[in-house]
Amino acid sequence: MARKTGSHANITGPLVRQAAVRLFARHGYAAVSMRRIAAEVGVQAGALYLYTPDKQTLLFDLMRAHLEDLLASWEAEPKPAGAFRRLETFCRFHIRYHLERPDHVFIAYMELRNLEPENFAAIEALRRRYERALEEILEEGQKAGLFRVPDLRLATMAIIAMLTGVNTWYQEGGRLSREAVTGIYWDMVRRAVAS
Amino acid sequence: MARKTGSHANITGPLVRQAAVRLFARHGYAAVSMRRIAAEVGVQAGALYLYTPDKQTLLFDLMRAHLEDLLASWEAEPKPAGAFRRLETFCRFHIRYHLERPDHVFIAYMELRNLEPENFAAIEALRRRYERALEEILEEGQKAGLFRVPDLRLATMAIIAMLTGVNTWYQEGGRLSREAVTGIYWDMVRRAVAS
DNA sequence: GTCTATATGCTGATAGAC
DNA sequence: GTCTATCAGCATATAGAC
Repeated sequence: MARKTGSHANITGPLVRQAAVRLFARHGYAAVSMRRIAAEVGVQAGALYLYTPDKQTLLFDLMRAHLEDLLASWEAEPKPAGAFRRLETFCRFHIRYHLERPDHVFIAYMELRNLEPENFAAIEALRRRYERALEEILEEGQKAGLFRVPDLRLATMAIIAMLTGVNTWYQEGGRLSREAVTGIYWDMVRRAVAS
Repeated sequence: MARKTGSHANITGPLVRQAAVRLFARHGYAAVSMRRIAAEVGVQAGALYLYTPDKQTLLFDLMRAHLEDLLASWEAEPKPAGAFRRLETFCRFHIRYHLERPDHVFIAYMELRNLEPENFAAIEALRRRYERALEEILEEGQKAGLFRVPDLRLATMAIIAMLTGVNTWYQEGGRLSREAVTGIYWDMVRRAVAS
């Protein structure tokens, strides 16, 4: 891990964030010291403060970057016509995106309580924007008479919790492929909302 | 908070566990010091070690007690005949039980990573027993031709994630009563598995 | 049963040399 | 850009008085 003195500004920054994500996800924000992050990167603790003003901002920036990337990725996703196809697109996107970034997802859910109030509000606002994307699909299907959803907000939260739950048990190389899992979950969601 | 010197063995123990649950849920195990728990109870930090050998055991005992109580409560629940009624009973029980103990539930999910390997294994075994209870209901309905569940394990995990998710957003005195929320969730679960 | 005092060590963050 | 050295504070856990 030891690193010689020298100029590495362009690579050390990303390495710091990478190490922080890994360690925060494994052990939790409060349990990880700046020294440990530094050791993982191969620098001394003091050097971290070239890349973040403090530990709290490091956490906040990780969470914000994750949610902004989630929103941008969803907005970049091709949107087919029809509520069923849109909902299927959302379900497949959500599972795929979340399974690809388990550490970021874990942090974004588990470390909310370690954010200072101002930072917490900013993260929650981003999350709400994402939830609203699903809610709009459900609303569209409802209006078209394709879905029967007694409460849009509840159905939104139920579906997101169900889909995100895959991250808690899915193991690469396990009994089922991502594609198989995604198909089964989409089937359950479809039946849960179809009229 | 100050407490006079004296004999309080029978009440201080429960107060310690109560304070620990509250603080661990709010701030996280790693972020809460023994001093802070002691202050909440109204004793000095050293006195806590009369009630737990160390902080790790305190966490483990809280989680184990929670899961054992969950299992015992489910086993004590009256079991109606028929897979649909049994599934409805499970859904209503799960939401009710979890909404009544949000702090315990939060800890049981969020602090797994702060358990030492041996303790982690014990907690996971208890959780699996609870999941198995739902899986057996789904299996029964599947065999009776009432449910159409492509994969028992996936459906189990999906339903539990969905139901537990209520805890993340439900607020007492909000737009919907517990009863209304439970009814809507049961409806979604029913439609997701019915054949 | 609870207190005070203390050991040993780690924490986040900064200052200044190179 | 990174290092070493350091500050002031808090951590868990224990010892011994009352």
